[in-house]
Amino acid sequence: MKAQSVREQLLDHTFALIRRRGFNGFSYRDLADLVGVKTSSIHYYFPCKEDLALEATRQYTARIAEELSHIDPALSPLERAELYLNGWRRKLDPDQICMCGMLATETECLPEAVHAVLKDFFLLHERLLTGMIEQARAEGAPAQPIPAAELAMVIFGALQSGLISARLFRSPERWEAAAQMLLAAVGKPAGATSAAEQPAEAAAG
Amino acid sequence: MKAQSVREQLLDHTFALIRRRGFNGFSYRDLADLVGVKTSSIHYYFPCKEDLALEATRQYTARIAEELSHIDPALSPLERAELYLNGWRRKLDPDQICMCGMLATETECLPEAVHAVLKDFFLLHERLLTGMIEQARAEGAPAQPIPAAELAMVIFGALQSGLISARLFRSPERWEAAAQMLLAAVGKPAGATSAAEQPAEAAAG
DNA sequence: GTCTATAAGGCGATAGAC
DNA sequence: GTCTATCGCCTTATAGAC
Repeated sequence: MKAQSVREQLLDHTFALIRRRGFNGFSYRDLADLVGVKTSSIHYYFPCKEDLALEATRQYTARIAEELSHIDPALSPLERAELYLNGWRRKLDPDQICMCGMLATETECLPEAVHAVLKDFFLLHERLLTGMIEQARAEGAPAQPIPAAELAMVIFGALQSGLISARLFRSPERWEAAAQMLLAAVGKPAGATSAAEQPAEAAAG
Repeated sequence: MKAQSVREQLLDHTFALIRRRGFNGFSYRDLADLVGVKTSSIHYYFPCKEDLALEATRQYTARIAEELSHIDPALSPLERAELYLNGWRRKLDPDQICMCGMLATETECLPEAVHAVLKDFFLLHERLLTGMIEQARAEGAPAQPIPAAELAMVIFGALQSGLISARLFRSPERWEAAAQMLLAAVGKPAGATSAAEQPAEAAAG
């Protein structure tokens, strides 16, 4: 665990503050107190608060994109879906949601430059999900009633909303409904235990 | 169109402000300017801002509950789903989302009393959707891979998220994916035009 | 780079006149 | 009920010393 620069600390705490309270829910003072500097030092790195929002959104998105790039496209759609969901599960927290999900609700208070990155974030997830669902269908998974791209949007939205309602109700299981929906969409048999959780003998056709 | 009391105007503008910018995104001054009174007059009706949040959440939820109560349970699940979705469509707006969807993301900044009403709002929708889906299944709609209550949560979450992404992308069609998902879940045949959109002759078994 | 000091204005909230 | 006036604090942001 290497020492973090002040700039890195500022961004990491900004992630957490936005995920908890939103862009309009924290101040430079909150951030300064967490990092242990004065607010004027924050202005040195991020002259105005919108600069901070933009850089936080860029770095958060880049970080997730990097994680998602490690999901091997050669794996089966079900295996990829399991890995994808594990990434979300690591972020499940009783008082934080997805930073881009939060910022998307604050669209009207954020500049166009941030909107652009948020759209990239949404499309990144939706493209990945669309690919999984299409391949699963091509390989004979049970037919779903709406096109793959639309189902991908529904599932991504349900995962985002799942975090929000899991936090509101203080019950993480609320997020699992969306996860199960994705697994079903990539062909996991109803009630079956997944390949990632159980040895090969369980994976039947 | 009858004259609105100051209190009613305050609440209506609060709905719009929260739907656009969230609870942390507007001030008593914004609200005062919109209604044409001074901020001290707002304090007369709502001594502190949390009082305003609570009353707005209660009234918004009551208003939606009243609308939903007009959906006749004797109608078919598909007809009920169409009516339910029409209620959402009327609210589709290029710069507003659902007020309770917005407030749910601001959970960490709101008091317990507001959380309770938000949970009621979520459960109201989920119960209604669960009922439609269960009945559609009992009447022979194609099997869905996850239980009705879980599918209801997924669809409600996708509808909420759909408003958020429709606003972010400035494309209302993004919300329609979730709507189509619901229609499919209550048995609408793929590609079919609905009973509400077309005369009886089109509704075949 | 980080600090002290400060500006200029916004914030929620209250007291008291009318 | 609505106003004027005001309080005390927080907010983002800047100037300039070290």
